[in-house]
Amino acid sequence: MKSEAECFSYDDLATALDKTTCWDGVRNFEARNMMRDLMKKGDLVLYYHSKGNPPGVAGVAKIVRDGYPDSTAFDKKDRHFDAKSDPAKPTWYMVDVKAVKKFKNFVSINDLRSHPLLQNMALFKRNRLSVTAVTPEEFDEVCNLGDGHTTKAK
DNA sequence: GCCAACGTTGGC
DNA sequence: GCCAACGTTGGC
Repeated sequence: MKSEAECFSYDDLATALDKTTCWDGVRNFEARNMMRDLMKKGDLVLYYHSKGNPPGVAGVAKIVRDGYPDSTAFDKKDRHFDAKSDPAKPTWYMVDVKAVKKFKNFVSINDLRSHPLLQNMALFKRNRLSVTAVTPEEFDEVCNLGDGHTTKAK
């Protein structure tokens, strides 16, 4: 899962109440589908800083709540308001994410790209998607780079 | 249903 | 700040 480093970094998540936040504001159907249908409580995710200096994976987080309607879509004052999302039949969904472990070594985009096992990550193919799939092999390898050992993927 | 225009994202 | 990529919108 990606967040702009300036906007909401891994450290922001780790210092948030209960180290948890709702992943609101995603307005892309593919990312929506993943949060609504595919991501389940207990799943681990890599936390990626986009627009960082450098961009890269800062740590591991965990889904602590299955997909549920994104209430910011119904709030006229919210920048993610969407008049087309009907509360009775919501267009947009979000999950709750909790910080698990900050990497000792930040894994930069360059580290990912230059690693033989990680060159095909969906992150690179779908650069602009805010949520992209990671294979168990990729997940383990990124944790290995970040922490020197593997964190068990689901 | 096509496709050009537009807005946004993200790496640099 | 620039620019390429790409999802979305809207006219036809």
